[in-house]
Amino acid sequence: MDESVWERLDRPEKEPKPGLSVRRIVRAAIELADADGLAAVSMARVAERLGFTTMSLYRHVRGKDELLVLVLDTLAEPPATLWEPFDGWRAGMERWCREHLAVLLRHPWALQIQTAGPPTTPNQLAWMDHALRVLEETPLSPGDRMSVLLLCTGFVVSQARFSIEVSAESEQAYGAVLDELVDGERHPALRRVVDAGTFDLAGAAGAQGYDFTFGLARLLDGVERLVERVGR
Amino acid sequence: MDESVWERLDRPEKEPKPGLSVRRIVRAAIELADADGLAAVSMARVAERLGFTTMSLYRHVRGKDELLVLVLDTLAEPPATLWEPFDGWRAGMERWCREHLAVLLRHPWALQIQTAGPPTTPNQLAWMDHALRVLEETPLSPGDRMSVLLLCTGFVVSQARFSIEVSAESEQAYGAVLDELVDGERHPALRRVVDAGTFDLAGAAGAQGYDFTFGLARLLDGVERLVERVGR
DNA sequence: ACACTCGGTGTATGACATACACAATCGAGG
DNA sequence: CCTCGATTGTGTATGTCATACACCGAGTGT
Repeated sequence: MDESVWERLDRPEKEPKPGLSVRRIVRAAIELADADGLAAVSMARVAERLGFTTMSLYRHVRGKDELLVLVLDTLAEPPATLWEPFDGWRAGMERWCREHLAVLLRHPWALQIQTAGPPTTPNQLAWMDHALRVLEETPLSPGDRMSVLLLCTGFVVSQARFSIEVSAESEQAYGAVLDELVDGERHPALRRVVDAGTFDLAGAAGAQGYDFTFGLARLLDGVERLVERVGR
Repeated sequence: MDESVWERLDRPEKEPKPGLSVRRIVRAAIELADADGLAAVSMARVAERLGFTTMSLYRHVRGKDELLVLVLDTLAEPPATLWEPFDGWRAGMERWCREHLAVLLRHPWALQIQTAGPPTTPNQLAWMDHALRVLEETPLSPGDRMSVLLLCTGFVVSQARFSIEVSAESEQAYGAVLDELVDGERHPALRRVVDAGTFDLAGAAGAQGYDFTFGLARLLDGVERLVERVGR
């Protein structure tokens, strides 16, 4: 087995040499995606941006799949504020979720990258570890702590995905689309929700994070109920 | 504006004529993906399987993107059991989530299809409507009902995604991978969870749906707390 | 008999990932 | 200092992909 990708990533710590490096390639890919979306990231374009030929990239990265995993991990760098002390598990998890969401929303295209398995990259593990550390403040069993973590990540990712999709709805707002599409005969309950003006304020200031705050409160309430039951 | 895709989908109700149809194309795409994964679905291969040329598909479908949306909607056909009467909102939502999960797990590749916006296809709307109908049993406002729906879909999709990813971990089980990767110095809390044997039973009978059941219980507990508070 | 549309075809183009053979450069051991 | 092998960058080539475009035959309404 040859050297891990992760070691290759961090190798040239100091004294930046000329020429390619894994880190430089990853940076270029990120810049490209930030500018023109994930579809703009092709091996050819990344190489061009760096002033090298397409094939040169393959000396540093096994293939495009690996490059994208590296990109994902690079973006998943936990912010420094995450490590600040927290006041009780609930506040800790709430901050964890919010920080996580912020990271996901900073590069919306990142959620389109297909991952072939569950999280295993260094920074992903760091996020997991931090959440589990917070959850050690609860009396929950290790298995349940893991389940809560899974629940929270899933929630954050789903919210991020949804909010990105909604803002990507190119021409019309989601509310307008639904208003046009939803037939009161076939979908009465949905019709009533649309008619209630639920979507009218979507995108307006304040409404931005409403769903997130709402969902997070419900989620942590549910966990809290369990904590209380187990706790004593 | 010409005819909607959805009308084209349902057109040749009876008396199947020879030649292509949207429905036949969609079926072929699904069969291909079931057999060899989503990557195996190319316009060329779909056409070949039907005994026509690649370009003939474009007479019925605007492009590959549209085809995949049609596939997605076809798979999202709600099961008949969904419409059976339910006993209270909690039982109703629980069934909704479980049915939803079952649908997602039936064609694991479907979650890889990239959607360009929030749900708008007929069958997706039908699922939404059903959940909202169930939630009308609660005293929640339309906006909150929508938020709860969002929370539940997100949960189900995340769980499905995770369980697919875990079982796709080709060589080793997730637990084994983590055991090897997690360093007690850098990730102490995660290390403790791994050491507790949390993942040893993953994949074993019974453990299959544990996370789902656990998460669902927490989620609905959280909603219930809100319902109780608003209710009176 | 005619024009028109619909459904199917064949050919062509440009983007893409990547295999493979080659070349230049550089560091270590003689 | 010389040489050899590894490292790194290059050029060419292949196969796959989505899809634009021009064509064509069969049926249909006038």
